[in-house]
Amino acid sequence: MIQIDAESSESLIDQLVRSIKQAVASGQLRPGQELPSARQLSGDLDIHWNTVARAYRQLASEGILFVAHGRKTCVKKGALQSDTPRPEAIKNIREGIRDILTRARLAGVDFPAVSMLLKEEISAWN
Amino acid sequence: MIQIDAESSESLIDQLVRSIKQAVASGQLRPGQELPSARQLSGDLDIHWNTVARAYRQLASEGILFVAHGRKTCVKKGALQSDTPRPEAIKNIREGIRDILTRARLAGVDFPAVSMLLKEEISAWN
DNA sequence: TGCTGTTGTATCATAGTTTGATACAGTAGA
DNA sequence: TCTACTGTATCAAACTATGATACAACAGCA
Repeated sequence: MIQIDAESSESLIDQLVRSIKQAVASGQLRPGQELPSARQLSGDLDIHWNTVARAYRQLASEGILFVAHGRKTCVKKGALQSDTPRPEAIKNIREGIRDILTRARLAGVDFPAVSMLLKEEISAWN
Repeated sequence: MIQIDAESSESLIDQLVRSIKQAVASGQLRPGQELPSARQLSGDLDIHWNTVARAYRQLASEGILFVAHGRKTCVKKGALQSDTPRPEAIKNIREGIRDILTRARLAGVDFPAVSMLLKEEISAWN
């Protein structure tokens, strides 16, 4: 479920953070659910457990995980109930969309195709 | 047109690459058109000119710019005619979309809203 | 043809970041 | 209270990004 690519130029921590966020957002990990301990997960992924611990801490600072000394880490209750979509979030998403349109155009993928991909991903999500 | 944010956690080179790609994809920079020299642009952006030169080289390696020793850098002809959308490009775009959906869900933005933002950005583009 | 100013290239040094190693400390359960 | 498990803190090494600076190719003009 949580995967990383040792060849990627993206840092290990960033990959972990992204991957776990995706698991939470998609419902593979639910609020309250425990995650494997940093040492356990690091063994599966073949990286240092401290790196996993750091990713957990970053996710805690973003309000996604609950992390506490000596206890198991779990998905924070309310990780998904961001009551008020902040204008900043919208701006952030817009930038992501612009980036995708850029990549699409440079790769010769037209915009209707991008719309279709979005529809597909949305239905795959649910 | 080409902008960077000194506060961003994204590296200067990555910001430059992204910004220039966007300018090319959106038609603000057209195939054949000359770019400012690395030293010129670096002056405007208040960074070291070597950093700009490195971004130019990276974009050349991606087939977007034409860069040659002693000559002015310009947008490569054919930067936009990627004849065959490679399956890899589609996969890349899918990943970008998944990332956006993740961010949206965690921020409390629902998927119809994301679709609408995409439509808006597409029409803003043309 | 050769000079001059402009452009990118190459390489080294420094600062900052990421990753790993390892000692520490809190918690839960027997 | 002991033990095995959890995350935390901190230091060191490897890597990366940025800047400094010397170099070399091209273009234009005399």
